[in-house]
Amino acid sequence: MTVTAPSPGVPSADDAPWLTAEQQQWWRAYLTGAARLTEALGRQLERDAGLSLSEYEVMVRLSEAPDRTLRMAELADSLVHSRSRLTHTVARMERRGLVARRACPADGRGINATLTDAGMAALVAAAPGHVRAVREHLVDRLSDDEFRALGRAMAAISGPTADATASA
Amino acid sequence: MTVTAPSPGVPSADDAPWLTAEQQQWWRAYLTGAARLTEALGRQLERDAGLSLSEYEVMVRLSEAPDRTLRMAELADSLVHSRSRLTHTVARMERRGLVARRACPADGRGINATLTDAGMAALVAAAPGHVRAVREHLVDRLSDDEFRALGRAMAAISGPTADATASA
DNA sequence: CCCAACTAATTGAGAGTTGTACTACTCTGG
DNA sequence: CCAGAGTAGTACAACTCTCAATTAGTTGGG
Repeated sequence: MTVTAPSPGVPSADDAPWLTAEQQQWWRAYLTGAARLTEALGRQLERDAGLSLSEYEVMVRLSEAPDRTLRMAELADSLVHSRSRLTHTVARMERRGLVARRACPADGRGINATLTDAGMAALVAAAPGHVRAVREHLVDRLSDDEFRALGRAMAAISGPTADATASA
Repeated sequence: MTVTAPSPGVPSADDAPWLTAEQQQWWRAYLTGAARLTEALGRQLERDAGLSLSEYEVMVRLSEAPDRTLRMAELADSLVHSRSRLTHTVARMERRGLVARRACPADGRGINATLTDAGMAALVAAAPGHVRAVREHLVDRLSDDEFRALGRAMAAISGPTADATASA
């Protein structure tokens, strides 16, 4: 979403010059590509497995954790989701029996979310279709080098959160 | 969102083998990076300009169109949004005076959305901050080559929609 | 021991998004 | 010129996400 130069002729701020024509082109390619990819993967998962992307991601993270269990806060951070959002998502999933919540023994305030056997089964069932979609829409469309470059660039972006409001 | 191998030891489907360890790493970098970027840009726009990313994008597209006007369907397609979603977004924006809708003279079924002067002013006001954020979170974190590679890869992804259900 | 300050997670209300069904209009062929 | 097929946009309802307020638990100083 979003582009940059609102229209030809509009002056830019001194500390925020418009992107160059090339840069704009890449940026827009990113926006469109990301939108389509999310669209396509979400649709596939929803259709074939009845899961949203968020739910799938929750399950993957839990499946990789020791005891298939993580603290809610850890899970939220690793997914880049708000606490509130995760609470709602997990609550929905718990109603469907995909995950279970239990008080954390170490810290009375904490809650552990665990992937149930049913949840694990659902994940195992959903994964092949999802992988197929990731290949179809992403991996197979790129050379190894391109894919590597994409990964590297995106890793650079997710680096230090740097939530400084401005240049402060 | 989403990763790929649900857990070590789970067998993959013949036609959808798990990604290699490296591929998984890139894919995950993509997911996290994309989530953070969207997060950061959306927050900045909301805070500084009172606009959502979707709204900003609508305004950019309109600002670039002849007469600052586009058919609803064209707009929806170019944004990769559902018709329904666009209708709601534009309705909200119309209430705030950012856009106007008018019957399309050429085709009685169609509706033209036009960016109003107020909308244009809002876009011009919002753009510098947005560009600054795009630079801070994306452009400045990448070398020119990296950014170019990112753009190229994403362009390849957004190519032919190829909405074939499988390999069909 | 108790209170204040802090952290973890949840809750509820409100806004946004989506799918489905429906209306209005256009176009083609009889 | 009218019927039927097709297209564009909207309305409603169900669901998801965000923000602000709330509950529960921990920690450290007096």
